[in-house]
Amino acid sequence: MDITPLIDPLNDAQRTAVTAPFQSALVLAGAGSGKTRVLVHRIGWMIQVENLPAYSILAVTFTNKAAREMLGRVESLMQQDASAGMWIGTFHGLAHRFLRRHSAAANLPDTFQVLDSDDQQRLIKRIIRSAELDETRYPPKQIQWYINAHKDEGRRAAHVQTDGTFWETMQQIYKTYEDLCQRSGLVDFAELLLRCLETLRDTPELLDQYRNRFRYVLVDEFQDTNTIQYAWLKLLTQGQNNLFVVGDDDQSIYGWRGARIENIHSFQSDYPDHRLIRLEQNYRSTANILNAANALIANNENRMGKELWTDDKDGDPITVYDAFNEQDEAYFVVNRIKQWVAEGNLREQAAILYRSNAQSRLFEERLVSAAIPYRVYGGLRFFERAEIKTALAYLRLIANRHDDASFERVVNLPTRGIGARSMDAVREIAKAQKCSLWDSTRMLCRDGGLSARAVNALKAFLELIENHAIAADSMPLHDQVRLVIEKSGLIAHYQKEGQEKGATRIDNLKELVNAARQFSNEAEIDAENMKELDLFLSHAALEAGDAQGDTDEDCVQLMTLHSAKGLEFDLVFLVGMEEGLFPGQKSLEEIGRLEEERRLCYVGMTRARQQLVICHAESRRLYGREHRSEASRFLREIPSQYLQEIRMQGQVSRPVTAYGNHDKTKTNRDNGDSTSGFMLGQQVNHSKFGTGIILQQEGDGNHARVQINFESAGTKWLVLAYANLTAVS
DNA sequence: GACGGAATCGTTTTT
DNA sequence: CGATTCCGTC
Repeated sequence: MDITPLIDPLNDAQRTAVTAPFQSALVLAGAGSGKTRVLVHRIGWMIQVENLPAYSILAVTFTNKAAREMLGRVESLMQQDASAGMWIGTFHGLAHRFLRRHSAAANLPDTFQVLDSDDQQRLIKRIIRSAELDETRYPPKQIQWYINAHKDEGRRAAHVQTDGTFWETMQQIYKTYEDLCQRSGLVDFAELLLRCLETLRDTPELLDQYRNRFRYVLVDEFQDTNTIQYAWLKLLTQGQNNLFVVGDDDQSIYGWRGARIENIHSFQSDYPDHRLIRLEQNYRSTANILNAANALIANNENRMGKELWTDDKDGDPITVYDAFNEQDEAYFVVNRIKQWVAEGNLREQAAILYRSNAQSRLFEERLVSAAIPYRVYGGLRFFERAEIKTALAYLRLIANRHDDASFERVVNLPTRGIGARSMDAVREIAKAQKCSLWDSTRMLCRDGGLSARAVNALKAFLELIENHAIAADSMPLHDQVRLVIEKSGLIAHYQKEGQEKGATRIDNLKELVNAARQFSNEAEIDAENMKELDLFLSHAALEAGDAQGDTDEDCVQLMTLHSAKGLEFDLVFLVGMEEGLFPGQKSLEEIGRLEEERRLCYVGMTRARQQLVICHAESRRLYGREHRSEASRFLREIPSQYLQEIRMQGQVSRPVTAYGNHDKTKTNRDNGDSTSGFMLGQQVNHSKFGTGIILQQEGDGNHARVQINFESAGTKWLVLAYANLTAVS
């Protein structure tokens, strides 16, 4: 066995981790230190050198993307099929697989379906309405959060402590929600994990079986695990001391959604024989960037302790640009990108990272007018689109007649004469009989009680679904999908909707048929007896697909700091680095949140390979109001030796630590907003130089001068009295 | 049941 | 400011 490819590409620390004896291990892997490589090679080492059966390995990640990447790299590292039998996937995906296999033990129907958070919210809204509660006092969003937070901590409605009528009502809603999901065969994301944990815990045979099978458990991004995920890992590995986790406490940025950074500390006491390995050599960034990031993160307390280093050269200093306002910031960034592209670099190697999605717009506008292709990450994904969810709801109802959420969604979409009053009657009966909407509709049709017209409409709907189910039974999956979107009248419905929008929706529906075909081709139908349709529907919920269609084009990348985690770019812009925005106002209220914001900043900085540019604006229009803002404290926490502050086009270079003394240099434009009739950041037109934006202003009366950044003519100082500027509206 | 005006709200995101 | 959602009208 030639083990060179397994071992050779590793440094000492990585090799220690990969070849560690089989005991538990905690690998603290800094940004860009090769953590995925360690996991992949560890798996390779276990299979190829230690000759362990792939069957006994369980590898867990947080996102489907990470799972796919790991599997791909494992497969290309080893001979074909060496990894067959290994379980690799997300916490949710693995829990789902378990529940499909053991639905009876988990007390679920074998047709159970996965509820995504949109479905979940609709369901909660329905419960509030049906209980005739005040939606302003019990906002569905907040209730959703309440339910999920409890589930993430492993608490059922019955376990929740109540205090006062408000919380009693909340608990009651939680209880009702649990019952409704159980009756409809619906499982939300948190439920997948909780149900899996409870089933394992309460079924000794299954627990034994899985403990014996998965002798080697590996976890990626361990700092992001929540209470229940860690409990699940502990349950599976208890007494076996075989848990190998990789993570970075400095990159924990999901505390607000339940991730427990403390799990890293608990791990150390729960697995006292563990081995601790630090990966501190960074292969990504220049020394300047790395040192600056180290200095920033050193301001956090309670770290595990870790300092990244590199063999790389110092590189360029970090550029700091203090913009006058958000417009100026966008101009500056886009100009730098133009320059970057002109130097022969790839657009896709430049990324603009911001704290909140709302910040993307200005950059988009500027990029559009500069004719630079870009791609914004985030937003609606394929399986989250309304028309797709509606088509899927038909399929879900076909798969499981008692899926109330789907019933509600499609019963009158497209409209087929089943109005609010009919549905009120249907819900009434369902509530009284504690049965599904489907059964209650059948009762209503049989026993009457509604106008003949309403009954006919309901009957027609029942028949539509039943006929479908019969016809679909013997059909390949993609034909079932095609049939549903045609027969349900969805295509006709969207055709009526009109030009642009309707056409895209119909295209999407057709794409759904393709997605189904592709799913049939690729999905290995596991030994477990699952219907292909059930699997496809779960797949749609668990993997919502990409947000944007794949662009082959070379594009500038725009995304939030959160979604940048795990990625890297040659040139990174960290924009909006201002107090109140980053760190956000709300982060200052709760303890611990500021440190998480700092980690977020650290994550952002360490995305950069070659060049890092940090921008902040002295004034910013936010929610229609003008705000004056100070530079972010994070900026001040970076030693000035790594920074180079610039004004327009690098004219002035000042040490950034002098922020406190800036006022003198600033005064001449601080009150410059109104004296000339022009505003900083305003677009103006000049007869000779064309359009530009006002950057600075000084002096008054006849001596008043403004600095303007012209789109084509560059930056110029002009005397207002002679410039003859006109405002561009 | 479609359309339009008013009201509301405004980190971060995956599963 | 701008997007989304909600409610009332035709």
